[in-house]
Amino acid sequence: MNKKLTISIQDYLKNIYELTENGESASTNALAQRMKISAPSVTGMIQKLASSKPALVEYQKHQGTMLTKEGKKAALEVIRHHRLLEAWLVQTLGYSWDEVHEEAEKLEHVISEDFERRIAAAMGHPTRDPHGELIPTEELVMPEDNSTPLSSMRPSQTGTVQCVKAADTELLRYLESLGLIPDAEIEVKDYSPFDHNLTVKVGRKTTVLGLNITSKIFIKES
Amino acid sequence: MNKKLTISIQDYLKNIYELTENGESASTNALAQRMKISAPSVTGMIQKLASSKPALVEYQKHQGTMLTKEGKKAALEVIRHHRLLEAWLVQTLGYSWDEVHEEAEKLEHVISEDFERRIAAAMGHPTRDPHGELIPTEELVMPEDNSTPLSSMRPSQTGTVQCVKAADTELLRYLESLGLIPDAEIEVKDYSPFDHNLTVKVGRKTTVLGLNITSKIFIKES
DNA sequence: CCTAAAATTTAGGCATACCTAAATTTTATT
DNA sequence: AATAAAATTTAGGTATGCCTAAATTTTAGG
Repeated sequence: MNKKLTISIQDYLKNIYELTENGESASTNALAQRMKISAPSVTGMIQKLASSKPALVEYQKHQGTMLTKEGKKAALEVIRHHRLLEAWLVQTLGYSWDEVHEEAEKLEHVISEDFERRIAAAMGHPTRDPHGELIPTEELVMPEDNSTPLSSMRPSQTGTVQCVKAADTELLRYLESLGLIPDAEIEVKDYSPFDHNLTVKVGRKTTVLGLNITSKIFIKES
Repeated sequence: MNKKLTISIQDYLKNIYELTENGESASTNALAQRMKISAPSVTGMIQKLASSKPALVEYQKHQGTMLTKEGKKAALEVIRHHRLLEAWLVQTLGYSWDEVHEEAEKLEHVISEDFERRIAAAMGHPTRDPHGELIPTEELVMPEDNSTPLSSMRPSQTGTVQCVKAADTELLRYLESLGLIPDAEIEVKDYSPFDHNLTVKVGRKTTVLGLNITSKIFIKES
């Protein structure tokens, strides 16, 4: 029943998963932009994925796409690979959290299930990757996420950084220099309603962060 | 100057390297058989590799193919990746020597130079992989090999196993069960000229080995 | 509610890398 | 040296996955 999926298809599924995590369907354009390919290419592939057996996505013309149960499993497999690899590259080869993404992006498509099991076991079956993102279980279930985007927090609220959803090297280095890494304790000091800037105390430093940053940092409130 | 080579091209170059190690050019059929693809496919690709800039192979119709200096470098890069990966999978993830080949075969094409450097350093820059095969240096030079095929040894000659040139899981398991692994000490006890069988003492066991095995085991004579 | 802009899809093409069938060249045998 | 066999190449075709240009559908503003 499980055919081998091409690298390209794995990439589509992963990106559709990430775009539809909020519950809304993924638009052709959004996918095209995210994957840096043309919109017609996306339309073509989505039609193919929708008409394959078993169908990997649901699709109605002009109405975006969602993963089927099958598609979601395949996407979670790729995401599990990616996040395990990131954790493992950091733990065993000394990569820093801003360097791992690209390498994991290539390896995720070619490792065997055996390899996946071995690195998971070697690390003691971690639940989060170096950015704090949840790793789908071996049964391909994504654990519940109970964090709040920093952008939705307001003065006097406190918590610890759970996860940073970013792949951009520069941004990650900047955040690290601020101490904004998983497990860091933070307190929101000020909110400025017009530009959505938040003044946040991280450890003993205090920084002002714009929405493009605060929307990518997820906090476990305390 | 260095274009990125496709996985397919990397595979051709690696296989041409291995077929031409003896100094003779690689025939279309030999390549096709080794790579499990049709002869016309090989002809097509070789013509492409010969007319690319820089040319990666030398080729005259009906006369087989050899790597150019450029092609050889690219082949050694892939082989270095493969052998480092094998060593590393065995050392850090507990793979056995008969399991690593397939995994390395896929990973060799996608790892970065950074990854290559990191695993080499993590292992202390090994010179041989788990089968005892030489690992090309970082400068992409294949070290000198001073071993003799076991098949060319005769009674009373002794030495230590340096390398086993085989990828077949079953064969490798069998050889391991006989103790025929790198560094094993051996002594040739008997030679039977008609079937080319060799009687070999390995440790305290003695075994009779056929040519299809003895031609794949390489010995450092003592 | 109607039209312009934006989003999406259709149409037609290209590169890669494989295939089979047929033609050609090389080689090996008598 | 002729010819049969083997090796190789040419010819023509397929699937994947991308592209641009043009057509169509949806959406949003006046």
